[in-house]
Amino acid sequence: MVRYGGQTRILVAIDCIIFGFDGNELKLLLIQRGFEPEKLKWSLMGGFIQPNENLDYAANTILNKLTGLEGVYLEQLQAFSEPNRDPLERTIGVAYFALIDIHKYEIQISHEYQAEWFSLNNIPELIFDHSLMVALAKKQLRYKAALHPILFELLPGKFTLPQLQNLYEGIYETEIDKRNFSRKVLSTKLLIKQPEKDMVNSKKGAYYYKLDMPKYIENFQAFLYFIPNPQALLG
Amino acid sequence: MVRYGGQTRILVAIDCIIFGFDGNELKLLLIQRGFEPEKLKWSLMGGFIQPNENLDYAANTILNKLTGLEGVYLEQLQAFSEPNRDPLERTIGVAYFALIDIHKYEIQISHEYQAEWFSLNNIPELIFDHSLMVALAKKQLRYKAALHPILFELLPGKFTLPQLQNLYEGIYETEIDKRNFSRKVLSTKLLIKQPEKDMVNSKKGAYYYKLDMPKYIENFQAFLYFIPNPQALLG
DNA sequence: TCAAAAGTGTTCGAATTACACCCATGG
DNA sequence: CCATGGGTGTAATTCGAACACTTTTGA
Repeated sequence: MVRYGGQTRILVAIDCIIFGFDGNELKLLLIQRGFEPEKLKWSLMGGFIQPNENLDYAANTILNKLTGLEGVYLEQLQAFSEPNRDPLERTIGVAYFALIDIHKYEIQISHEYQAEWFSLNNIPELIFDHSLMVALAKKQLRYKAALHPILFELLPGKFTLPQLQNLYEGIYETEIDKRNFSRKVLSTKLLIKQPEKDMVNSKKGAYYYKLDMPKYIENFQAFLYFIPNPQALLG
Repeated sequence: MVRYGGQTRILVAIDCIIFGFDGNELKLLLIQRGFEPEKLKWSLMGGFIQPNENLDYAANTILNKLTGLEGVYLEQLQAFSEPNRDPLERTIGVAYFALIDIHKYEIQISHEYQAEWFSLNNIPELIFDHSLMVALAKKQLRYKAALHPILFELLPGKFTLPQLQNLYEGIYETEIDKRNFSRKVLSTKLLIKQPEKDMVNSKKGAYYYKLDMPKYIENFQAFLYFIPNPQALLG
């Protein structure tokens, strides 16, 4: 096979920043690395790209291996490329961020890996440049979620408006007026009110809503501003 | 040196989508590829990453080699990774998009490469997946420019409001009311009116403006909506 | 009966849009 | 003197922010 002469070939790895929401706060799924270097240190879930995979496919495979989930929201973030980011051998790391319904994970958890959810403001020291990746993913999540309706990916199929608001408030570390919030959210017609209420988190109970899936998919790229003063919150 | 066993090492290339604005329309700088495969076909400017460079550095180097310019606006777009995107050998292509003042280029043009500016709606067939890259870059440029003041990177140090408006109208293929546009732009206080006028493009002449650099840099991440109905224009 | 959270409407100010006329100049 | 493009102001509307009380229920 003819090849490009005189060029260096290097490893390409994928690292997944996996976000989940437990109803109260945003969490990150980390694993204890099972091999050297940095064995047993906390790390993002990752792996090397294989010869016949593209990056998206590889990222999905990696995510599936850890969580058992398929069809997860996954988005390429950025390639990290400092020559010495991996001390063992030059590796380009392509970061992906994923949003999953944390409850689905709890059921299907794989036991191949030592994995654990960490609250976002309590992340342990990570290997290599993974902390940089997490920081960028956080920023990108805020950015994207301020403009597009992606946070539904973090919620179960049925959720209440207070839960949704809680999620937005957590991500932007701000408080939102519930009257304005519910009006804005409902005005998109993206949610379908269910007859049942969630009676667990309050005495009065809060109505469940489901996504109107066709409309949701159609509006995925649309701009939906659910939070007040988005620009002020995106430093 | 200890290494990761059993993994495939692959080539990593950078491809630059270089935008320029000639006062009338948005253009793309392409080169005729000087080596096989696809020799003499039109292509994005690119190159392989070198052992001690990170991607940003490599992209800057590549851009500088073609244009002679430094300090150019450059942003990582995405990694392209279909296994057969380069028929000769597996290569990951990391796309960068650059915004340059086309007039600076005209002076410093390098003659090492057969390079040519193409109007965006008249792009020739490109090698590999470069057309995909261009399409994504166009989309990203629209997206980003709808929210942030990056289009100034395409203009010379002194420019007029009609020129600026022309640029926005070209990128979004829309028409903007000049009264509303100038009010919006000037309300940011980002522009400093110059005493001289551009007498070339009209009889009456249009005042030149310069960027207030400190304010511009400060507001680089800020949200500035210069175009009406941004969401409608970003399909 | 009380505490806790859910649900709902109105008012005000700011921002956005639509729109039309006069000005300066070169030919 | 006229054609061309530059420059400017106002009114109407829409959108977003602020804000308080009633309801339901479990303890």
